[in-house]
Amino acid sequence: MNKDQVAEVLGKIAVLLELKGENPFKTRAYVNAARLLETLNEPLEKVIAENRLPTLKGIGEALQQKITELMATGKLAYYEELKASTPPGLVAMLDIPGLGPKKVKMLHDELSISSVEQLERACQEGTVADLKGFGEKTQANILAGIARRRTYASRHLLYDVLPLAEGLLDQLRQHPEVVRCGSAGSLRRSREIVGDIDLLASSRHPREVIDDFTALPGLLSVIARGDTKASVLLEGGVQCDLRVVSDAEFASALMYFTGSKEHNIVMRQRAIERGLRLNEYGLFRSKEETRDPSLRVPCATEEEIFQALGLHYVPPEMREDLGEFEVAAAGPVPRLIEWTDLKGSLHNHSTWSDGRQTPADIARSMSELGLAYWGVTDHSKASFQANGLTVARLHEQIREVREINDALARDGHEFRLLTGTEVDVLKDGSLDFPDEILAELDVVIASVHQAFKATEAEMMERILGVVRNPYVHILGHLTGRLLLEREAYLVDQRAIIDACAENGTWIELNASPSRLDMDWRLWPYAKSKGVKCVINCDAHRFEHAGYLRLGAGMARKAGLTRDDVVNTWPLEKLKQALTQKRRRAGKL
DNA sequence: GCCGTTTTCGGCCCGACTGTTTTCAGTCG
Repeated sequence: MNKDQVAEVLGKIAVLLELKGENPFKTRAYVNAARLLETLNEPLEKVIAENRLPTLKGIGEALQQKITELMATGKLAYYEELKASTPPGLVAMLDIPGLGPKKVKMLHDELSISSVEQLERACQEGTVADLKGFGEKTQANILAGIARRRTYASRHLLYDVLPLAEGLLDQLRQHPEVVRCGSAGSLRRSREIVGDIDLLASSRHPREVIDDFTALPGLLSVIARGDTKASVLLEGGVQCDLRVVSDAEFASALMYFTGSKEHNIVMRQRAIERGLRLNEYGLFRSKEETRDPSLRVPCATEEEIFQALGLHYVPPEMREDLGEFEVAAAGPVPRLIEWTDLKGSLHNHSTWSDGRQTPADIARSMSELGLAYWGVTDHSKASFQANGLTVARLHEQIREVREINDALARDGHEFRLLTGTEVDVLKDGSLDFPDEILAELDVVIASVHQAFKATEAEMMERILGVVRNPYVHILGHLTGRLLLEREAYLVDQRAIIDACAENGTWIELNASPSRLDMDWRLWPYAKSKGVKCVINCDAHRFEHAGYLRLGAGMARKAGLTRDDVVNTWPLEKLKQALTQKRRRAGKL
């Protein structure tokens, strides 16, 4: 077992303990331990072998024993017993809004319900409403929850909901009673997948804002409406929550609703240590619950709240309790990359393979966007379904791109296309093009597009081979995942990062909305090893240039700065860096 | 289940909302 699998088991134990009605703090200990392992930047085997498990904060004797057993045997008797004593359908029932562990346990104990299907039937028959603590309304809500879950996904790609949020914010900004407004929640943190849209506004008349918000055209339905809060269902089944607070409360409310939950817990802890109390209404000089204005520590912005708690400002993307507190306590957080720092994308397609525009059209539109360069890196012949190029066609394409660049130069344009390929990594680990032609190209990306089902050992052998190839500059979409669609293939990402560090190979942050691969969680490790990032659109049409913004959001989550990302560099510096790898291997 | 210059026991972030109850448990973010 690797550490991610151990973390998964610990997480499942936490859910099962919840269902059993165990002490919630015990449950949290398992959740915390799972999280800790996920974020561990070294092999768990090594930590155990060097007897350093006890030094990890949050891992006590009981968890040490369980983690060690899992690593040694791949199994855990405690977990097996727990699992055997809990019907698997109960876990699925927790997904229904309004149902938590206590209610699920009650349904199981009193009505012998152990699946969503049985629950639906019992609600239709009306037996659930008779249970103590339940009622007609709860029963109806459960049915509605089951129906909604069946019709709509509860998780959405960030890229799909961003325009919805922008549209609503535009409406709010125009409202005469709105002072400030903005997005919060996972959207503001730039999480690759979001459950709903959280919006926040400040106003002296919240009720009016709420009333007008819930009357906006195009809403599928209004789920809930109170004086300061409303939930609505948007097109496509995306839920949007709006909260309206007074302007004095805006900064603390924005911080609170931006989260993450884990980040907020640490912030409140810091407040307590300073004899203060932090909640969505403000920062107060009190240990007791209060909203007394005379006790309020005046904070008009989030910056001031961080400052009051002994921290420098933490950009919202980094608020995941994944190391941001150490950084912000020690000094100012370095200026993170902005999407406007990016000067072009190195991995893109044209009509030569499966893209929609010709290289000439691409050059025109990308230069109009103000970019400095753009890689034309079509598929290689093994990607037959994508009209991959043969060696002969690639030679033709190189000529065409060079002619376009010559014309750009004659007309005094600074923009340039880069010749290149996204060459397939074949099943046996070789590349789909011979080294001779790769050597002619400005930029070479190697990606896996086939034989996804390989074992981890096979996959690692394939990928490590291309990482060492002196002609490969960039490793494309490292895990092949498609968010909400397809799992990553089996790879040890940290081992690949190590190999990239040794060989001077860059790793792509593929900014296509359903890829965002390599994952932002791995980039701090890559950065610590000196591995450079390339934020690529993998564009197949003009509009995909907009993915640069999405990619930059992920890089910000990882704490990357301009200099960590090579396509922020000007063309000459980039070209020098591209030739450096080949020079290093004695190939130039 | 973890943790400790107030603690080896008694804490563990905080508040709103909902629907069920007549003062609150459960759920949610």
